[in-house]
Amino acid sequence: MATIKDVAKLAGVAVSTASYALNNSTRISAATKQRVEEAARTLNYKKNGIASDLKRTKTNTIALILSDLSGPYYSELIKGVQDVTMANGYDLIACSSIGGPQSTAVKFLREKRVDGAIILAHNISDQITIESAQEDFPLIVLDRDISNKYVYHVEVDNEHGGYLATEYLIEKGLRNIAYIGGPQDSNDNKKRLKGYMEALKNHNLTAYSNLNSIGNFTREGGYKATKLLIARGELPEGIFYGNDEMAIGGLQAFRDHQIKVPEEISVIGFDDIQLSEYVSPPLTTIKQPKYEAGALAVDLIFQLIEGKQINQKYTLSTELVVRESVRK
Amino acid sequence: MATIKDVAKLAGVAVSTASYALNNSTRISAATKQRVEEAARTLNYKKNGIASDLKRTKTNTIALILSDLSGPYYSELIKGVQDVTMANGYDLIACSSIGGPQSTAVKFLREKRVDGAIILAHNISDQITIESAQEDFPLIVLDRDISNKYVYHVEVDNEHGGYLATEYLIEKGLRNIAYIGGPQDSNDNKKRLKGYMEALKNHNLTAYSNLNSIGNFTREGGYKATKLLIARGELPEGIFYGNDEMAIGGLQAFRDHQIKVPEEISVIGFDDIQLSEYVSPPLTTIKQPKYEAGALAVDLIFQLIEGKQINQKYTLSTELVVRESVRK
DNA sequence: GTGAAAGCGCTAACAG
DNA sequence: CTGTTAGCGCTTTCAC
Repeated sequence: MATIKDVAKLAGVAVSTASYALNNSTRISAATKQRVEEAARTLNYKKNGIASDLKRTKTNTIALILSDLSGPYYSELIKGVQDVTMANGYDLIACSSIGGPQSTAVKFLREKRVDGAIILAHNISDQITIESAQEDFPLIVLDRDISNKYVYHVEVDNEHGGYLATEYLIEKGLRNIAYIGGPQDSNDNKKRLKGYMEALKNHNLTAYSNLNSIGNFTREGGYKATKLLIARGELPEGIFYGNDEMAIGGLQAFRDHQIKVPEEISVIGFDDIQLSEYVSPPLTTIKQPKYEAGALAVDLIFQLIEGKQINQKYTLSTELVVRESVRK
Repeated sequence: MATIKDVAKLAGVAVSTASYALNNSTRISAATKQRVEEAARTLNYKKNGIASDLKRTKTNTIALILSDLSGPYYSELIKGVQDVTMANGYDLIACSSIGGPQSTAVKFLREKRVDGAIILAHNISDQITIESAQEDFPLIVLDRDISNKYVYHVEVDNEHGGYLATEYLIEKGLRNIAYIGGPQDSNDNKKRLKGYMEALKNHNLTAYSNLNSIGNFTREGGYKATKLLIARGELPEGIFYGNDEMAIGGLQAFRDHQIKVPEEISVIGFDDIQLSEYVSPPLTTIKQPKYEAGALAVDLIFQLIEGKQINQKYTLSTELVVRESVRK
């Protein structure tokens, strides 16, 4: 592997000159620049980015921490992150937090290999997040509340979204409404549940039964939870699933049992993932402003890098998307 | 930012001792280790991974180069990559090649920031790939043929897949079969087209018309190409779309024109993406062994890292998945 | 316009 | 078991 030293030697210049030439400094004469470039080419020289980063104590890259690179996740959100990162001339890498403390994500968080990070991974513990946060290491979390001086927070108004979903079902005349929730430790889940409870309360209704944390936010979980509900023998009139994945699993369970949606039971989800438009019946759901959330998150990172003062927390609003899975 | 020097000083030991202690070397006494860890904690010390990598001239991470982090891409393939990478104790990062030569992907490829890379991004040019390939920098490409000593190749048998798709339509009694293709420069597209031509030839049929490179592998492209076909006024009996995304766009176009699939026209795709199962009608398609391809690609990287000799090219086979979009 | 040299933070060979 | 030290490859200050 040729280094800059080799290039300098071959070109007959000092290392510093070679460095300047390769980095397009104006102080180098055209002739020298050419000689250096020529030498680099013949040696097939590749700059060692790591050495460069070390020297400059800056990587020019942002990490996006995802719980699983193979998805499913919010592609719109990533697009937002990607667009704004690029617009600022920074690099973006995505890494997964599978494997917990041994994961790539934690390594990148802990070892200052990037200039900032956005966390969208429920399986990164609050503790690790807080430990990693530093004055010069901007950290934005998207899926939880953390109170720490150096951790900033962009959230979607999950509580209001949960309220909207539930209220829509109530508006349609449904009275007996269940909530099938995600993981107990999920902040999103808690907020959505809270919105649900609030809406019921405002309409003098009571919660259907305790399925708050049974669905695990997965399609499989939604399927099983719904099966359980069906097995109990007393279906509610409507179900608010904590996310679309679970709702889609639920739809599958109803299909298995020839229970018609929305004729016999109404279903509403949360997220508005891409699939929701394509399932049968198309899923009525609560849409999150995902692109905006991603874009805002990176934008905040850059503001922090520039030393600006920003709020600790930003909240974006949700919106009802009416399709076919709720009785009209 | 505290460095290992600060930790050593506070703990009253030499830097090397601190380093050994922090890296769990057995040669350090328990007492010392504890003192060092204590010091690290109070100083909130974070190892600088970049310095460490530089010293060790090894990053312990593999890059997966994608054309766009926000997808759509093959989640199964990524899972394969992810699983095998983790199993080998390596880290995995994903980066996008959006932005061409300025992209993060190219930077990582060029600047030896990772120990190896898997390329699944049509917008990375062959030239860049070849330039980046080195004896000590394993590079696996998944979506193209490149002949270079240091570039290895895992491919799916696209040609045979194209053949299978076309033959299935022929088997069902269809004679007039169109191919709606992806980008002209896509190797996958070329191969699928070739399989299509081959099947037609073997059955003494002729190609329908020239739509080979009109669809761009996007849903939008498939939609537009299909609209064009409909506008021409003489529909074929069956269409083989170069990928599922385009086929789904096509389905949409037929729906817009109240043309029934598969009663009036048969549609077959390629890839077997997740959505294909959920569209209406569910899409008959050619399934790629995506997980295996991803897993194999990383496995090859590790073999190369270990200095083993491997083949230049590996080909995996495809399979027909029968659903509802082809007349039976 | 070019060169010498310091040093980013860490690891690991070597000496003790 | 612990310390001294060289150096990974690069950028950048300072001197010429």
